[in-house]
Amino acid sequence: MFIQKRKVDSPIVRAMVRYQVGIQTESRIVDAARELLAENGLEATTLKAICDRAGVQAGSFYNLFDSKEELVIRVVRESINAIDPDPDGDGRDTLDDLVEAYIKFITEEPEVARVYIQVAVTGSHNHSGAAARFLRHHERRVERFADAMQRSDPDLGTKESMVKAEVLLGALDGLAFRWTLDMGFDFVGHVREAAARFV
Amino acid sequence: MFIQKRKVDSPIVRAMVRYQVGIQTESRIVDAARELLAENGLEATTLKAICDRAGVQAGSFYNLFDSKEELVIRVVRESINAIDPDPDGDGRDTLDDLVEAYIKFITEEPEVARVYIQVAVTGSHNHSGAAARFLRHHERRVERFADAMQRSDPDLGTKESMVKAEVLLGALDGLAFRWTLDMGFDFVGHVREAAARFV
DNA sequence: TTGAACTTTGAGTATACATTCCATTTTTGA
DNA sequence: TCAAAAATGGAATGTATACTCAAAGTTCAA
Repeated sequence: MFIQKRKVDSPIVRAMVRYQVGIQTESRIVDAARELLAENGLEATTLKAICDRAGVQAGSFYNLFDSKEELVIRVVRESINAIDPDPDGDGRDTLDDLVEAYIKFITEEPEVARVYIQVAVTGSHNHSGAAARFLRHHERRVERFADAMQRSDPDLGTKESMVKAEVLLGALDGLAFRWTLDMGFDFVGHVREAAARFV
Repeated sequence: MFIQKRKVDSPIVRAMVRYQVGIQTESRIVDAARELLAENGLEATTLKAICDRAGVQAGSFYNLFDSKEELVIRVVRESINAIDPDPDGDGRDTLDDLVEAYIKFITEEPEVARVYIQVAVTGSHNHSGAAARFLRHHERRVERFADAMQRSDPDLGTKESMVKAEVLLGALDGLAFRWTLDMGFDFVGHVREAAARFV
């Protein structure tokens, strides 16, 4: 028997021995990407821009990440998860909590929301699996919404609650998209109006 | 007084003297773009692909269009308008007609719908005005929906009907986006469920 | 202290793309 | 038939991008 230190040299399987300095570099890169995406959107967040802000050269980036897209997806997912009202899924969040969290995400990080849409829509052709990942996230969210609905109305069937949740989330997504088209749109007011139809 | 034959040589103001052959070339290019967008989406619809299919060279393209984006926007708008249940706006379409037309557009031209989202979302940064154009189109559609709602329920105020229409259209857009993420999703069923909440 | 594994550098590669240019050809009305 | 205007071919341009690689530097456990 022997201890295998390194199997392949793909970054994905790394993590046999991580040096501190590499871990720090990784988080500087992630931070840089998060900032740039929030400030200027996807177009402006080039590899060069990310590396410049992180104070790193392209080679270092590719020592730590497989691709730029991998990083972007990671940042978007982290942003989405960061505003979850009940990260542990204890089943104590109300529909209202969930809707407010959604509003918070969209209004506080509109650029990230836009990036989310861009990556999801372009990614489906891109066989990159980005769409699949976002889909899984969406499905978890639908379950959360459906559970909250059932908790407040125990007579509601599982199936019906799922359908209701899909429609409500559809409305929220659509209104968010609407808002990205025209920031003058009263996003919050319309979201509350939509939510009111599902209590 | 004199007859002005040509003001500027921008393609936009052309059309003082159009040769037949140029008109034909133009529509071959538009057809090629429409087909390619429907078949393979935006990514695959390069200028070269368009010109190849139209049997034309790049120079001819730019003799007729200012940019590739102009053409893409034109094709998308034409596709959207093509399925309008009441193009003249006679005010005779019911909410149901409008919803069915929406379903038809999304299910029959899913790639074009995806392109619509892509152009709208990326275009807002792009100062290209694509977002503004789509916004105007969206607003007209909201009015249509609101009018139909008022027709079937005369007690409904104008303001309320507009809000309801925005929310319903938001739901339709969101569900369409959801469907592009996963074509196994029961888009039509959920749209009908959404519409049922607004009768 | 040593040295193998890890990290960084930064110039270099690959390449895909929209757009321009202009000489040549075709159309059109007079 | 003629000349002006429009259309065409297609090579060339310019630019922006993600990504690679070999060599040099750094870390850290033994």
